[in-house]
Amino acid sequence: MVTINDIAKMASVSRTTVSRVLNNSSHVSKKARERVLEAIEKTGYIPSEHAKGLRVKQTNVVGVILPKISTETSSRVVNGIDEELSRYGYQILLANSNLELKKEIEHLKLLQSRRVDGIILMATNVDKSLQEEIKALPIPTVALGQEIPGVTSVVYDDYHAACDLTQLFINKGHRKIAFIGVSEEDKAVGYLRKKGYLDTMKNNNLSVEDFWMAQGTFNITSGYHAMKEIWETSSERPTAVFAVTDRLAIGVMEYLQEKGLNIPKDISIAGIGASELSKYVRPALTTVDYFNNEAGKVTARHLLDKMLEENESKKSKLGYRLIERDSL
Amino acid sequence: MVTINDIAKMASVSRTTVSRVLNNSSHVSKKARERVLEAIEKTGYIPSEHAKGLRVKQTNVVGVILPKISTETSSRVVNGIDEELSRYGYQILLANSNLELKKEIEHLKLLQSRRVDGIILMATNVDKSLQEEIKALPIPTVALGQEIPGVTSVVYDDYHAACDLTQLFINKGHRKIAFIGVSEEDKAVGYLRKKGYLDTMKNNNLSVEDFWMAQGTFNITSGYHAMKEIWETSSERPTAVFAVTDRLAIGVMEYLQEKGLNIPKDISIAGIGASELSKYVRPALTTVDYFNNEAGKVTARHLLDKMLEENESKKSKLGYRLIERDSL
DNA sequence: CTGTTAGCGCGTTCAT
DNA sequence: ATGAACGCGCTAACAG
Repeated sequence: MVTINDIAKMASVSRTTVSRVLNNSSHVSKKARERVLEAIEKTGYIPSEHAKGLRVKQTNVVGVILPKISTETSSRVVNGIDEELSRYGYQILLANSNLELKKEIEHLKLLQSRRVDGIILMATNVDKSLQEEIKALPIPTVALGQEIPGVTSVVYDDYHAACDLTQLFINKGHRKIAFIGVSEEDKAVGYLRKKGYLDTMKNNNLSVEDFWMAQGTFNITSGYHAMKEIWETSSERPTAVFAVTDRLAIGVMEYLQEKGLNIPKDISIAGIGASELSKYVRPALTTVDYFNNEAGKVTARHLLDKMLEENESKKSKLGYRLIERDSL
Repeated sequence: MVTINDIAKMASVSRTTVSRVLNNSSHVSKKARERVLEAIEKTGYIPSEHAKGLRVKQTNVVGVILPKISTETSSRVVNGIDEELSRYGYQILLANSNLELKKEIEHLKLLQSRRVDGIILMATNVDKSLQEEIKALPIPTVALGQEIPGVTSVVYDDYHAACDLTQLFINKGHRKIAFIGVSEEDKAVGYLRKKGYLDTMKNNNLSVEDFWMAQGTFNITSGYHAMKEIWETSSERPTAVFAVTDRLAIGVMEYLQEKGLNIPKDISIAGIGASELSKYVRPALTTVDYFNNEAGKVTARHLLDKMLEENESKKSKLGYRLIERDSL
């Protein structure tokens, strides 16, 4: 691979001069510049960002840690991040944590060894050890989706979104509202959305029965089974079900339709996420849009801020939008 | 940031010794090793892959160029790539070409400047200039999705998939089959799938009318409009429509259902891609599964081969599976 | 305007 | 078993 030295020799100048035309810093004589450019042209020389980074202590790479690489949310977010970051010449180094805390920490180290200029972490569980790890990190880091104490984080407004959705059901006249959540270890999706539901029920003096509550994971079949459980064990059946995820909600619909129920006549359903599926499933699913793409952009911007001026850790909460559709 | 020199000083040994315990090469006295380890522990020192790479000429990073980062296909593929590559300690540097040839070439250079060990290119249009660019590349590269002459490429079997789908329609008794494609500049999706359709029609002595053919892009609304065009201009209306993409097909369904038609009673539909949508749309869409995740794995494996032993450019064609569902 | 010198952080002979 | 010396490719400080 051709290096700056080769170019220097070919153009019979010093490396320094080559470097100067490369970064067009200071002035280089027209003739020298031309000879250098010619040599570069001829050899197809491309400077090593690697060596440069070693010298200037900056890589123009930011690491992005995802819980799952092939989900709609992830790809939307990454898209937004890239849109913003690429404008400033940064590239993205991907890291897939596969929902494993161990891997999250591992990747944090890996990215550090690569001396990335910044890190964006889409966290799932906010473990204490992870928290410590990040705070000790000498690299600007911002978390997306989960609030991590002491760390710049941008979060969705899970609590209020859940409140609104629950209230929407109530306004439509529903009183018996089932809830399908996920593990509360997931502060955002598991805990906050559930709290929004519970609080809103309480504020409206509605009782919440145990057999209306179920827990699933992040996929469709788990929604199916959760609904089945509720349906089979409820002494009093719900007239509406709030699933914390579109995919869960779609699993719910599957089960109910299999049972011959009519949605929304017999029972209403809502999810969260504004997945593409939610729009084309029949009946179309009521959900809330988190603007993931925009969230990615905002997060990237926060990171850029942090990388430029080492300021305090900020917190920001994103907006959302209820999308009322036929499922209710 | 703490460096190998700091550790050396703290442990009162030379850098060389530190390097030795890091890569546990040759023998280091127990005491020395302990002192080094202790210093590392205390400082949280993490070696710079950067500096190391400069020395050993290997970065353990591969670049992945995508046409569009937030599509189902892309994310499945990237997932597969990551699954395979991460097992060998490689990380992924993402590059988004946004379907622009110019950016594709630009990213090729960018990745080169980062001295990635390999490149995976999900190409869309196989331009001559791109072809030259890749062949001149001093970095092992493999293309996915498009056959690029002289370059290791793994492709989907677009031609036969299209044939099978068309034949399926014919076997069901259809004679008037419409076709919605994309620009033929896209060899795989545009040209080959169309050829499969045309050839199969011909082999069955079926005529293809101009007004049964339309062209769209890669989104749902474009399918809607293409179908509208066909529907409004056809002097003789088709009883089936083959869209080269699930998203196009879903747009088709939208239009037809809006017109009050019953699918599949009045008209049958099929797409390609096995998108999640295809499964949950009503009626469920007949499509073909390209096993994108597996494709990513295979591509990664090819790249690994190429990176280890500089062998010739290979070609391989992937399998596929017809998924017959209610839309026909 | 240009070259010399001196590292950036690390691995690798080659001695000892 | 250990260290000195050198170089990977590049930029920056300093002279001239």
